Amino acid sequence: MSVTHILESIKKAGYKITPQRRAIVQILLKAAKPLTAAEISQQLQPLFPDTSQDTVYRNLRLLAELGLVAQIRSSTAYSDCFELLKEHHCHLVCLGCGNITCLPGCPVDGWQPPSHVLGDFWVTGHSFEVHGYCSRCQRERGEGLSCLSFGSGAAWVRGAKTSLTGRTFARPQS
Amino acid sequence: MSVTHILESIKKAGYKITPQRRAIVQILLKAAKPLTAAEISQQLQPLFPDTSQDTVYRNLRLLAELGLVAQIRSSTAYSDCFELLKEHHCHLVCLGCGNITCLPGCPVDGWQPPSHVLGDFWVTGHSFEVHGYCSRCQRERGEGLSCLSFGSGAAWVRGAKTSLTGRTFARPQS
DNA sequence: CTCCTATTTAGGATTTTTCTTATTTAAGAA
DNA sequence: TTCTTAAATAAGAAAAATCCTAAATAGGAG
Repeated sequence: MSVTHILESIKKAGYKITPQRRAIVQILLKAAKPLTAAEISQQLQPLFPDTSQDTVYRNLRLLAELGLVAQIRSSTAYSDCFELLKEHHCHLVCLGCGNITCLPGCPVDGWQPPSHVLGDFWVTGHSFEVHGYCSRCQRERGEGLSCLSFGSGAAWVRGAKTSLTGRTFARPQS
Repeated sequence: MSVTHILESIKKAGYKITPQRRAIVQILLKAAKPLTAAEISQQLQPLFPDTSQDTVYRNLRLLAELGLVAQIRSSTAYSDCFELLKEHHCHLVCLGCGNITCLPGCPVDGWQPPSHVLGDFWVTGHSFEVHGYCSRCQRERGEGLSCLSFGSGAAWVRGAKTSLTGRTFARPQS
């Protein structure tokens, strides 16, 4: 996927190609990992010193609406991340440091909810993110780990530290 | 799951039971759908008029860390939603109005990424959200619908309207 | 090339969420 | 009960994301 290819899609959808827009696409294209809006702004700075934050967000939103970029919202990281959607895949999100890693493929690609609960809802896509702790955060946050598999939601580590107080805590009894 | 049960979990993890905390749990427990922080604040108002916004967010974060509530971040809705995690399930998120519906169960419960990409990463959970348009937004945003299945990310509707300009747009050619 | 118009932009205001600090409070120990 | 201390709170400041308005510009039409 090239810059020209992406800009063509934008143009075909009836949107204009501005220098700022082109630059944002280029930054996303050459990025090796999902970027935050702040990181994109930073890379944009030398080229367009007067770019408003809204321009970055607006363009990212447009690209997301066009299905060209994915927006990854981590529950722990403060900022969202954006990446070009070359092909659909899911992500590993570290609850400790907020770092995001791409996984190859997606186990729920094409899955649809049962029709009796879906009703008239028209499914256009989904997001699937795997949460946990990277090896560094495991070392830094606790020692005697005991995985509590809640299926989803943040889980628990015996002896790990909360992000709230930094205090060491024990796994709650159910 | 009762209020007492939940408060016991919090206490066992070493946290204190405050009137505000108890009230927030009660509000979440009797809610029929995921609530925003603002909605919880609103319901808290008559009981504790001086509650700071941070108290609501802090308690929701704690409950999320304890695996007791799920935080749902819609890419379109401005605010996050929170709900008690009675049992793990996924959600339908409308890209038009941001409305969230709970689905029964989850098709990827227990799924783990292949070990060669997982490495030392310790998986504690995941989030899976299905995106699309509810029947009302389908009516309001466009007529001649043509689903473009990108697998994930926002998809496209011929003749629908962007959330950016309200302008009617055409599906981009790939 | 010039004109026209809807789109895009910059800038600042607003909303949502988080952070910081000093004060208050829950809950165990004496 | 009173004491002690870590945790929780309120209040205001800060950061992240969005909204609003007027001015600038892309890109098609003439």
